[in-house]
Amino acid sequence: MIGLVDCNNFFVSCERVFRPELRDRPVVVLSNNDGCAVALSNEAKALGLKRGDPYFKFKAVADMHGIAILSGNHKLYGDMSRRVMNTLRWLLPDAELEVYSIDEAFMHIPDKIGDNAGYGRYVVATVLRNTGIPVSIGISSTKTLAKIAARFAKKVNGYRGCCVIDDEEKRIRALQLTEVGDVWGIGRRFAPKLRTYGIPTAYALSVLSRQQIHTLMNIDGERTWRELNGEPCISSENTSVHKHTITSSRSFASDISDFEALRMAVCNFAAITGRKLRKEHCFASELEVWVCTNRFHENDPQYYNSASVRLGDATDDTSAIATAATEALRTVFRTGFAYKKAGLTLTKICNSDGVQLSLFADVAEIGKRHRLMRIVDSINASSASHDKIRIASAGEGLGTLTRHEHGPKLYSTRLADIIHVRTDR
DNA sequence: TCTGGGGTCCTAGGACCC
DNA sequence: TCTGGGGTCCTAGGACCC
Repeated sequence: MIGLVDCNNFFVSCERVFRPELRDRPVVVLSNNDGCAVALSNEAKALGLKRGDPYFKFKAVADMHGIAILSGNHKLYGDMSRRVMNTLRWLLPDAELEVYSIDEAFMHIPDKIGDNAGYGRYVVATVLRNTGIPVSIGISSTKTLAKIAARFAKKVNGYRGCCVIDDEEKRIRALQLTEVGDVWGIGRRFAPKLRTYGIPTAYALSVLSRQQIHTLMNIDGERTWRELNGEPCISSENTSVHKHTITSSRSFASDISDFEALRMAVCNFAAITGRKLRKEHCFASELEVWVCTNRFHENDPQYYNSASVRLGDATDDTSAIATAATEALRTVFRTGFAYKKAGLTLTKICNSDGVQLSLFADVAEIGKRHRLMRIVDSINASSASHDKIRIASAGEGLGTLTRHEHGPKLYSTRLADIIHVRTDR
């Protein structure tokens, strides 16, 4: 059987571990630049707020109901995620744990466990005790069905955090109660189309013939259909394979029209993507830089453009990335536009041990730069913002360009932010 | 005034080959 | 006037996920 462990309202739950006064209160965590709601507590959802809502549109409602508003604190969330995953590994040492996202993991539960529901509740209780994070678990024969089970585990209190779909009757009932758009793999584009074809539920989808599935959907759709019918066909992704792209991008607090300011942003993206690349022990041989104006300001002149640049030799050197990115930026930059967003994507990524250098590459210099980057990384690893040592072209960092008014604290990774326990009463 | 960021996979169509 | 058949590879765009 496959168990899907899903952290409840994950970012909000992370904050609540260190700020107990936020429990039982509506809480919203905002995206970068304090733009949108990305995580909501159940209390905030009950007030009608949804993931993706722009903050400026619900600010009045938030003030009226005393909703706690927090800027994202992703270093904390990453650390809490690691704690949850370690607990799951400890619970099931023999089985492979498939970490699917920051707040989700698939567990392959051995047959010898027997009582799946009892085991699931034990997992829920242990993760809560070890980390303070509430989780739900869905257990079934395929990943797609486990996802559906996990939704019920989260929504229906009677399940006490664990729902098991392990016979035909339960499977059919669960599919009948699940809207087609809530099925893993059926997105916002496809769900309306299926509904117009008279397929409103997961069950209606599951009873179509293979022929009908082929007419309506592509190969992904067929896989979803087979999984709903109990045939496992979403294999574990091979986590040893490195990333194919690495991106860093930002929206800016206010529009940027000046080349030098954009260049500073792009050089910060270079530093961020370079750091991620080195963490993966990879090199990149191409990058793309893109810029765009504010698409919501329909009356302003709109502009979007991107440019790719080959990096001479595959590299993981922040300076080389920044130089190439600046060159790319020069080709896309046009004066007279107010830029709202920009980004940098590294592509053509390969493992560092598989790098093919050009014939006349200066190997000694490359080795020197590599060691320098290692040292920079090790120093920056100890600083909260990762940028104690910067390339000069990155200026003062991205902090001056983006907005975070509901400031984060690094309760678990910065000494100064460790919470104080009062002993005077 | 204010609207996020980072990924993966699939497919259609073009370029190119013999 | 007539204008093949069968491949591969690459890329942009779309759909999906968190």
